Amino acid sequence: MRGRSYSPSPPRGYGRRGRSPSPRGRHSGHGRGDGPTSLLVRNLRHDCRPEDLRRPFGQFGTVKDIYLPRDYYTGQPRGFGFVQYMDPADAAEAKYQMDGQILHGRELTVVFAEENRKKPTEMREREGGGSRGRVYDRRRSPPRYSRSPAPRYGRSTSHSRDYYSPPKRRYSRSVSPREKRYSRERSFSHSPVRERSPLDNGSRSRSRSPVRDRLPYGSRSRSQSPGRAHSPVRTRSRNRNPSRSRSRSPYPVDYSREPGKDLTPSP
DNA sequence: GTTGAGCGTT
Repeated sequence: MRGRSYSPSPPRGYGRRGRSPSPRGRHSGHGRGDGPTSLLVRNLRHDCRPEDLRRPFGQFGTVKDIYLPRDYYTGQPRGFGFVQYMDPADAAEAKYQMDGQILHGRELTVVFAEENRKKPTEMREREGGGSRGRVYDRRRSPPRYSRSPAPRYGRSTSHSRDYYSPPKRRYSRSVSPREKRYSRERSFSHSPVRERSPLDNGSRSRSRSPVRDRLPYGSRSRSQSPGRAHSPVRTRSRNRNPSRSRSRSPYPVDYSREPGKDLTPSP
């Protein structure tokens, strides 16, 4: 059936559908009032990667950034992505040209992005304490999602290194590795939301955050201060007093020590 | 220094 489906003009009109009355209202981020540089690409394949978009989209200009958001919990791609250009003209061109194009067998829908990217903090409210979060009365029943913040493979959190590093090499000259000290690779676990809400009363309330305080993985950075991370932790130091652990034993060993305490707590 | 849980996903 497919072969001559000459869609002269794809069903356009998604961009302005009651969403934003003023198309050129304010695309903050450029201060110059010119058009937006970010495009929202919809209908992406769930297997699509930023790299796949860069080629077709790079034809119209220099692509500044590409990002494909995914679900925080499941880690599944959401089926859309953002392509940001350096020049708004390129973005417009790309939108016009790429809108309706078929990538990987899917018709792409390209529209201008609102550039209203959400911050992690905001995102949290969306499911952690926002209007919708209310539904998840933590004492009622936990959400279906796995408490794990998506099985991040350890990459793509490093910003411009693993997640998608455009060959942004300066043709100035090979920067000597010595010249610039490598930024310490702080592989921060990126624990989402570590701030506590004032409503929580300071009482350790970790139930709010999607990830438990318990580390699902290596569990190496437990609670030790970063300063003494290398300090020889004597974990088993607690074992030096065996009799202490017996205090919970059915037999009151302390009977000799605490005569005043009977083992029969009369209710 | 910006933000990688970025809006419009089946």
